[in-house]
Amino acid sequence: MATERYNPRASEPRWQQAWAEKKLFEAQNDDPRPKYYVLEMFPYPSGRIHIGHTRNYTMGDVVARYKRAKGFNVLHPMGWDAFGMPAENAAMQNKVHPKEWTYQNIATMREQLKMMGLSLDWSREFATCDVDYYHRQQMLFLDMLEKGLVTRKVSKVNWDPEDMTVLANEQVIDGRGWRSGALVEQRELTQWFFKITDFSQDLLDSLDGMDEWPEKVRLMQRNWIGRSEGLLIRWPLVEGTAPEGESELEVYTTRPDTIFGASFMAIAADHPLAKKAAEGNAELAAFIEDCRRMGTSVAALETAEKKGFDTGIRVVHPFDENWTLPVYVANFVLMDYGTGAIFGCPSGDQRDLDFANKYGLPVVPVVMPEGADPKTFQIVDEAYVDDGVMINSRFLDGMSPKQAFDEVANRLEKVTIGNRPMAERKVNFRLRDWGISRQRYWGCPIPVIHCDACGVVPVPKSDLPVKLPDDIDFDKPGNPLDRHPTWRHVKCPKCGEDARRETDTMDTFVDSSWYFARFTAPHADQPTDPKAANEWLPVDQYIGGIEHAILHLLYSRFFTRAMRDTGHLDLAEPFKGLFTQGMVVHETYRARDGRWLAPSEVRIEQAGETRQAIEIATGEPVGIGSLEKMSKSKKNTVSPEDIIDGYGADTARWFMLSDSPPERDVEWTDEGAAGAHRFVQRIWRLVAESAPHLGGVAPKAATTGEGAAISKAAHKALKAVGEDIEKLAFNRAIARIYELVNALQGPAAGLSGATAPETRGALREALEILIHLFAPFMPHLAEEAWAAMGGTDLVAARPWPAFDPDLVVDNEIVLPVQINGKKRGDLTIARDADQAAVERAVLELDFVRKALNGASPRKVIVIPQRIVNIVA
RNA sequence: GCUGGCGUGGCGAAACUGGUAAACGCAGCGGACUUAAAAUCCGCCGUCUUGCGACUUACGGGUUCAAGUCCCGUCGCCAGCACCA
Repeated sequence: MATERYNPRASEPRWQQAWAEKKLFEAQNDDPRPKYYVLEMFPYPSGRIHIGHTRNYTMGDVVARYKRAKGFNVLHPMGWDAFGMPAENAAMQNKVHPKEWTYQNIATMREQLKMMGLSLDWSREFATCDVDYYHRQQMLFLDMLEKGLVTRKVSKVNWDPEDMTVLANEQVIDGRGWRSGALVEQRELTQWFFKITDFSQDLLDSLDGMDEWPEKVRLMQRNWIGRSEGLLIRWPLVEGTAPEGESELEVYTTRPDTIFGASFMAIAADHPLAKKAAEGNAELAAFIEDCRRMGTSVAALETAEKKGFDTGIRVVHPFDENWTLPVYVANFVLMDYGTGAIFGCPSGDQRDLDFANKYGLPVVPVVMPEGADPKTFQIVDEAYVDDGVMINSRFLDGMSPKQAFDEVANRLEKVTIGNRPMAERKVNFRLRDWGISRQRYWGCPIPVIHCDACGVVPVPKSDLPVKLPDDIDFDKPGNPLDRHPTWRHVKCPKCGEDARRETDTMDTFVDSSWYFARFTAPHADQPTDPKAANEWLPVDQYIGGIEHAILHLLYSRFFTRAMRDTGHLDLAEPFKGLFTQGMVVHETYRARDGRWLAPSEVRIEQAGETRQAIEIATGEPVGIGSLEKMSKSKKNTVSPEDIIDGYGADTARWFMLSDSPPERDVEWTDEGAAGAHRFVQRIWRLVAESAPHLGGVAPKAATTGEGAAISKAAHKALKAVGEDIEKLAFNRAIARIYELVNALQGPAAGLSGATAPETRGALREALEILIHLFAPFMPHLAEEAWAAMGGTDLVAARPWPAFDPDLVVDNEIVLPVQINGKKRGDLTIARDADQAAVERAVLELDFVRKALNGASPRKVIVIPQRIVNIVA
């Protein structure tokens, strides 16, 4: 009688319920076992779970289930990154309250996640828009404010005049707001900032020790922090050319060695000196206005011509009081890097050279390649930026640029201008402070009050939380909090007079910068329970997309330090291990008329090796396009529910982790999913058909006879799969499991009443091992198989089996034998045979004697247990 | 432009510190079972060659007894940053 097919639709919910009833995945804070905290980046509740989410969470789940089986107290929580723009957009478009929209989505997505059979601790779930959560975030803000980690300053922002809000740089497309399409303006607003730059050096240094992070991510963070070592030089202004009250120009440079090649100074359009100079100079003012208009769009930056305007101001060269240089306002100088002013050395910098050639400024080569002739070495239209020898530089001539750097620094440090040294060594960073003010409703309110008499007054902690009002309207653009009839009007906590609430809310990146800490004590009154936080943190394995390589991960690293300095926990680095997983991609289909078609609207026909896509509705052929990240616009999506409906969660989990390495993109194909499902059924048959023959048989490894091969295969797989999961090499672990099933299938099919008891014991043990091996990947099938084998407990609660070291090594091994580096045959020999014995045996081999033809080999190289190479 | 990474069968890939290249899966081909199909099972499956065998890890060199792996050069693809002084 044929075995009945495994039915995931009936089985999966049953086991999910069994796990939930036993509360198997709820972690306790006080537990003597070693802890393991595995976390996947929590989702934004956009509406539905995406197949990409499920791959991410499945990876974490495999680790969580494996570590639990290895005896760890595992924390594997889930929550929702729930504040943000899409909820407000939905509110504007569909007249639904952001709160309602968000919580509805969360409910839907929670159910979807539960269908995946993830071993999550749902008792710790929260959403960042829960009052309970943002209340604690406001407490953190106040603590950071008190500690001096928060400042308020004027800064330039992209302002969308139609939506009346600030836009992030990514939201400005070709100079226009991404939503409204309105021309974006540069505005100066007073905004709240976290002083992440206080930790620039520490955030950089600490990366060195983070060896469980991908090198790529560490590098990206290093570049983002952008440390450079240079010299701050104060150039005296020539009297009479400078505006009132200005006597010097501060310039930051990493190349003080090229100071004798300087031929002009350039300052940013919004440099204070430029503003002053423009006061009596309408033409200059117009030029500055021009610069300001530009610079919103990336495209404009790329193509923008380097332009400058001579201010008429002149500076004196620090080493020669008779040498003066012009000061230009230039459109390529950035106000917020260094001092917003540079000295231009045309021979050593391509951009300076272009500028000098355009405005007819001198070009003096100061560094030449080693061995070149200083009399003839010239720079025309290509700057020389490499290492070399100093020339035309007076006392620096003949030095290396490095020596010259130090010489210039040493000399200028000793000269004073005003009452300060003319130059100071200075370390500079690209990293800017983190602006967190958003003129939006759906975010965490910044808990401060503005009072005309007292200024900025923090909301007393006893008055927290500052709750978002529910009665808001989105009929008009701008921030609804601003328009609310009562919300912003409060009394000053200090003087009791009328005052105004801050109506800006926090950047949603703030919400996700500490949620991992909140999970360790999600119901604590304070932001954390320091004891719990210190016990659970750091997160041992954090898994998420590479798109967060910089901002989210850097902000979280900053926040952890800030929380340490305000007494909420006691560590600097939140994530010990980081893994960035690839995306799930799918082919795209496009009809002749240009319409994108969903996979479900297309039928694939295979004729030999050619594939053709046909639109089901019309029967017309369809173009098969490239692999792309699944997106609504290209319609190349598959929904997790459809997969679960058709094949079950285990099949989806298995398929997403097979074949492709986890850090790489995986292509979702119907064939692949069907193949994964075939394997689910194959395992089920193997177990279900063997079980009747193995009732009452004790599992026991065999060392001799038929059973020995079975036991060896099982124990080798057991060792390898464990190692692969530890390395997150899920695709390799899966290949091992396939191999084990292939190895067991023959012996299992041969089971009958006559099978030797040792063989049966070995097979029973091997099947039990197999079930434990695939359990982290296909947990429901594992329970079903375990029950079929007579198990009465849950695999999810069982320990990982231990392999027998004697069974994972072979006593006899097959050594490949090469002659002159080409494989000519093998030698089967005892594993522990010594070098001499191997050499003797090899020379006895027929094909070796034939090849040597009586001569003795020049050399025999024996690599123990690996290979033999005979050099004839 | 700068910085980093990657190029292995029809496809996804494996190969530990240099030691049998292509494990495992998908697709394909052939066969068994079946009235038939599905499902399942067995076999083949880098290229050339009837065979022995030769060749093969983007391309060209080099180091080595031995190179997918190390070094030099070339080409291609991907990612991050992008006027950073």
